[in-house]
Amino acid sequence: MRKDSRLSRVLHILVHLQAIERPVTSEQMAEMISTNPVVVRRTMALLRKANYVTSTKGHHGGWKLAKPLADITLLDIHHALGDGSIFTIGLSDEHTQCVIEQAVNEALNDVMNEAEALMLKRFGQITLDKLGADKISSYLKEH
Amino acid sequence: MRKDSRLSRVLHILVHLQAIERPVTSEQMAEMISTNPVVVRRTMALLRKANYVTSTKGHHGGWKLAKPLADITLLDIHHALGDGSIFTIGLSDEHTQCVIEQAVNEALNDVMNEAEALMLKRFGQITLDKLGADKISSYLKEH
DNA sequence: TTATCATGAAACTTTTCAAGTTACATGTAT
DNA sequence: ATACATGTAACTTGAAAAGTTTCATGATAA
Repeated sequence: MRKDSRLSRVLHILVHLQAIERPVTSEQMAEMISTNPVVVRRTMALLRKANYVTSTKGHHGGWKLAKPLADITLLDIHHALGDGSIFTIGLSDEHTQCVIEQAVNEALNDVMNEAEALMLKRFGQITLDKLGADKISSYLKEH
Repeated sequence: MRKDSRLSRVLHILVHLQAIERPVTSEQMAEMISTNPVVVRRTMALLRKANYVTSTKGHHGGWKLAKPLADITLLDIHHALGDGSIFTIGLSDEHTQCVIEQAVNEALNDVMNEAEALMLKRFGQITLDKLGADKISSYLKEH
């Protein structure tokens, strides 16, 4: 099953964005995550729609943060990418009238909902400026 | 991304298995979950390997539980199906030497590990005989 | 022993969606 | 005008479960 690495990749980009401060092009971001500019624009467009970044065309154009990383949580970005299911586990739905299927799915659903709630809660507690702030600040001093 | 519905489907089958008590063929199980016998055998073979079911060939052959449902947890079955990742969220690994990527992935990994641990803990607390026992027992009385 | 039933398993095709790609239109600064 | 950068549509690719086809193997029944 193919993984959705958009969250990881776009967070990587956003932290770089703040470090650089100038507008960054899709081309440059594509290099950061080893892909091509169209893939970057597709994902960044979702963040723009949610007002976390802005984009400008033409010379010296590119992408900028619309607000400080301290004002954005992992949950915000997760939501901006669309609230797809986070689990690879799916429920069967061939016999929705079967009480056994209902019972099985209810049990699985309860557990998955609890795990997802915990995960989203943690995401909501982490602002992007906290992402390895220690490591990164010491790294940036050297460059 | 295609969901993995093997857990849901095989639990459905196991509860039916105990209710029926006689050996059940792959053909019959396939009808229970609206698929074909080969798909069933493929998944059931994993459970046999872990000694939760047995299979016999020939006339009156089929599949039987190797132990009571009360002795099997959701976690047992989850493990038997192979410990694949339960999350659709993947981590980028294009620049493992980049401190920003490291920091992002570490944060995501911490949260996912915590959520997975909770999920597996809950799975370990649920034995298969508890799957909707109330609903199912009242249903079986009527049939 | 022969026919039938059932599993075992190899070798495919299909499905799904993020990811990747190609191509071109639109807008902006020099 | 020209070069640069985004915007977007329309496609192809990749990976893993699911589905399918086919045949071998073993066990029961007649």
